[in-house]
Amino acid sequence: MVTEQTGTVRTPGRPRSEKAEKAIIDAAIAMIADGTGVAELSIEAIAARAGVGKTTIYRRWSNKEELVVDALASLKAPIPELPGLSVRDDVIRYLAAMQADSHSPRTRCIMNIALGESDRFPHLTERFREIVVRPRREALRSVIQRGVESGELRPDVDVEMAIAALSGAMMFFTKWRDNDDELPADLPDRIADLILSGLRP
Amino acid sequence: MVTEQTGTVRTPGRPRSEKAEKAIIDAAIAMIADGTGVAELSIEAIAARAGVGKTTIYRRWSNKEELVVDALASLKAPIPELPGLSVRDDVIRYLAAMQADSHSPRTRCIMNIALGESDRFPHLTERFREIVVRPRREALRSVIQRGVESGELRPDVDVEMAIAALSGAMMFFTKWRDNDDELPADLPDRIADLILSGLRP
Amino acid sequence: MVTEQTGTVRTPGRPRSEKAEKAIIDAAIAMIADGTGVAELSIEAIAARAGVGKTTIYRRWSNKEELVVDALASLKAPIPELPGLSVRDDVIRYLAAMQADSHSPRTRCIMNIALGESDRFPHLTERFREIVVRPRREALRSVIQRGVESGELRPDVDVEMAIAALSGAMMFFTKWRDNDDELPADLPDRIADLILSGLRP
Amino acid sequence: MVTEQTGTVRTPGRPRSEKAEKAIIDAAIAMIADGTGVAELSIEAIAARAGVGKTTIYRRWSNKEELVVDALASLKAPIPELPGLSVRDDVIRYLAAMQADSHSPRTRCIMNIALGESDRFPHLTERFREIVVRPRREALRSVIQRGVESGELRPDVDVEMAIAALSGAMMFFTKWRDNDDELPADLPDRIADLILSGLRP
DNA sequence: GTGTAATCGAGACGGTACGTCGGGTCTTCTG
DNA sequence: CAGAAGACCCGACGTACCGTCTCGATTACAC
Repeated sequence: MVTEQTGTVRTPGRPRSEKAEKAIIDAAIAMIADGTGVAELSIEAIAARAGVGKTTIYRRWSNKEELVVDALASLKAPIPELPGLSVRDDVIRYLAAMQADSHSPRTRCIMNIALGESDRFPHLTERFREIVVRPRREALRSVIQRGVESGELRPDVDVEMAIAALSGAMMFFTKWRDNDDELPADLPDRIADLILSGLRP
Repeated sequence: MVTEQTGTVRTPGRPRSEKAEKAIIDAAIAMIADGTGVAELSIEAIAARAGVGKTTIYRRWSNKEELVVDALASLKAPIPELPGLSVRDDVIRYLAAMQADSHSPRTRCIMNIALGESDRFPHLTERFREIVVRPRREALRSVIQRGVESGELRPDVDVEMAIAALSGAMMFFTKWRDNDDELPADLPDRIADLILSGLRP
Repeated sequence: MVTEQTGTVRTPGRPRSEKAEKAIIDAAIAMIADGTGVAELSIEAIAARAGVGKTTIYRRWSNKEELVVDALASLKAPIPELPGLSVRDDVIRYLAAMQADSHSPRTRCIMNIALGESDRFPHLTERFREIVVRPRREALRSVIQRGVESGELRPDVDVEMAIAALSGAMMFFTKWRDNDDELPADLPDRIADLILSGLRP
Repeated sequence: MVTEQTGTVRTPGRPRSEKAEKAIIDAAIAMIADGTGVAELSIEAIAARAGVGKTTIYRRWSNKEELVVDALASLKAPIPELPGLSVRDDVIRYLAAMQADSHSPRTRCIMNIALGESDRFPHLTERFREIVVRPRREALRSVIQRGVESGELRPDVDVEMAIAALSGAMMFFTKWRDNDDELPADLPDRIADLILSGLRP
């Protein structure tokens, strides 16, 4: 008869409070979403907002970066459904969602954090890539691949390049347009048309 | 008797030292290039490194952002010569230069700063757009326009889209590729081929 | 049949560990003797040194003062034997012992604690009086009283004053002499001579 | 012609604010007088009460002890006038003043601080000796010496012993009497009578 | 035996104060 | 007047203990 089945031995002492952990992450996210830059984001303020002692934060994360990384990780970036009627339709839906996203203050803040501190806080960018970039790239990849299989696109399409061109074009506009330019309403259509015209049989 | 002949009236008192100004800018650039994030970039450290009092900095710039903006402005981003043999050749040269640039730590730092603090320091992004982005966009635009005029590209090419697709694709790779992926050596060629294939008559 | 004969009813549950109690007291005394002030004396450090959880301390003493009081109580202050050959001889023996005591670091620490925190920790001074001061005063009182009875001292001697003058003079020297003064070797003799000269018939 | 007469060269930069210094000392004294123990006396609280940044305190004193030392130094302990009618009269006046002093909460606090932390903070006791003890000892010494010169006391009086016995006896009572004992109203008289009886010709 | 119940160690909890760093402002003297 | 030097108040940093609170494990007696 066996009384102990697991190999992991429980650590002695009071276990860490999951509630506190959640409160900290929530407070951090809330403050990021409120537009606080990662530099302004003070541990002291997070602790106060979470109703938690500073020690409780430092016990878990040894610096601001690691906390922000974990806070970011808890954010699920919704990816639009792509019904697969046609490659063009799916791509336009995808790009439109990206464009909409870029207006949300939360997304902007997260992107800024992920991008801006990338050299000092490499984990951060890395994590952002995993959580935000990769799933979206996969979604777009499957759209293109489906197009190749259905014959809608040429069989020799350079898939990675296509993904980069589509995503990059949209990013270029949302990030680097001149301020006084209005983003044209049919931006996703125009990007899709330009890129896809080179991919059709 | 006249001691002041120019229309600009000289302010009384000791004139501001150009040497100090240069020393400040140089120190700021050096620290940015050393990998100091814009948040870590302390005025106190710049003053010390430049051998200058803090007052001398605050007399010229009212906060960190404005100083960084001016420091950035002093950096000339070299744009490659585009000899005009063919659109494809010029585009590849341009993209290769972008790619090379993205490896230089200085460029990386500047880009990070320009991107990352964009919401908190909007002037910064604005300035970066003027100094770095716009001239490059113009260079690329003229390449494409030349291609249209020479008949190498279709007359109805969506020029802005083409620029965005080309630049964005390259940026997408340099910024968002997975760490373990190697950037393929023929990246500029492949981007150019994919995009241009949709633009030819 | 009776299993419990005493009036004190045993409490249910696991009894408190005498070993732990002793370890705590010992650790506290050791740290006091090591020169740790009562303010620096951290409960956490005592617990660690005693190999005991903090709870085990707080279960017994509700704060630092009470623990120190009990630690003090466990120290027996040795009083010299006073053989009673003459009042002068006994008084000198007594004063010499006091003087010797005042050099021991342990005594110094205890006295400092007992004196220094007396307003904040009144129990402490009270306890110190009981354990250290009173027995010594009694010893000295009996010496003087013996002298009165034997006719060596005047019958109308103000006993309390005599005790105070003898003890106080010695304390004054050990505590308030200027640093550069050396304590004269015959201090006890000189104190005894001065005070006793006023008490003889 | 000379414009600078002193040898001390002024240090560059903004001079330290005497106002701030005073405010800090005042706040510290006020808090000590309010009964705050030296352990409870937090730098943060002093800074707040003085309306001063913590840095401004740490710039002047590197730790709590040094600040308290200087705060103590600013307190003048008033010594009673001793008119010199007779040694007995002066001594009684002096002792009565000591006794009265010992009731004032401020004096009690200062004494506790000066005594209690004497091993950890030796500067403190040293300073206390200089400022409080020595002037009083000198006052008492001159009384006794006057008595010797006027023939009121024996010419071979051990002056230091006499000082110690008088001061020590009073201290012994005010510090070490049992709580329930009342201090007799004629304490100074009785001490003076006992000690002086041994000093008269 | 098997509860029942208080103890044990360990250590996490919300706090307070520590001493340090840098921000942006100010105040002084020197050029 | 501008310059350097550096003090000013402020606020966040990361650390050390406080006294309290959970944990699982232990240890005694009562049933």
